[in-house]
Amino acid sequence: MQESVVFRLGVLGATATELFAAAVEPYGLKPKQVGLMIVLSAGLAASQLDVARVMGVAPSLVVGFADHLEGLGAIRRTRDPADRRRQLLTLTDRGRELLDTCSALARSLDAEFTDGLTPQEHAVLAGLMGRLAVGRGLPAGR
Amino acid sequence: MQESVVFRLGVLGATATELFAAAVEPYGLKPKQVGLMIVLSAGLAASQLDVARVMGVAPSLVVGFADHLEGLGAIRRTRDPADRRRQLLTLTDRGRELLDTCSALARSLDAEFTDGLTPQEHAVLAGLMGRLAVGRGLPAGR
DNA sequence: TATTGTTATACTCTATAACTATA
DNA sequence: TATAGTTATAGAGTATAACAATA
Repeated sequence: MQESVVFRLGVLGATATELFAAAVEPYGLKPKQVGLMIVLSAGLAASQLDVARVMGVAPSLVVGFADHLEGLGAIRRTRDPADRRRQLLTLTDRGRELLDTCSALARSLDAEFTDGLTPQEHAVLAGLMGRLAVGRGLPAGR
Repeated sequence: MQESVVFRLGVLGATATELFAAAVEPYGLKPKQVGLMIVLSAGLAASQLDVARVMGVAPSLVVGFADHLEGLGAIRRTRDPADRRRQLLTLTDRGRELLDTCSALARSLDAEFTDGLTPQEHAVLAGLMGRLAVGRGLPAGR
């Protein structure tokens, strides 16, 4: 039972998110807010509603994330001139900078987390998880 | 960034827990309650405080889990005769039965989750995640 | 009328602190 | 006094429903 992939993903995932949250907290960020920046950076969504759909969260939740990221200067909100109901979110230079910092933190956490694995094993693990993510239609989100 | 093991574990883990929660819900169980049964089954803890330590949750949270599992007839609470403050939790026959059912559900979810992987890849993934869990001192929990 | 974003509200999960009973 | 369990309370995080602006 403990050997179940699904069960272990749940336990390890909770630990991983905890570590990641602690790492980005000094930058005023929560994991899901980083997820939003990733979605923008990858060009997976433009409007807030699109972001909500891609991340699999309620649209009302995106409002708060966008408010916060805007406050950090990480994103800009602009009304879509073609449809003035839509708020188009774009990453600012500061946002890209923050995202780079988060990437570096993630790399560092990865090294710590996969401490007992060889570089080859680490690569295999990353590859297999990437395929699971694709299979689930999961681009990012947390 | 999306390729980070820690980040992907977070995203995949949340999805996995969601699936597992939906699978055990018809049996009146939440993932953490299953985790408690696993801890007992594996002999990792006896008293409620031990369970809380092993699972990494607050002792007050275990009270509710134990109440619920007792209500389902899955565990028994007995006062430790040597120290009457301690509640010793033990799995009943019904508890073992429920845990077996959860194991079957997990196996089925695993098959679905690792659909795109060969049996060999599935085994490699399970092995690597097992080593990550050991490295983190994670026996169970969810 | 329908849709986007927002606000108000409520629900779930969890932790901290106060309490009890035993030690 | 200290510890195991319990209860009361509070804080995250999230969703649903009502609302405003625009289509």
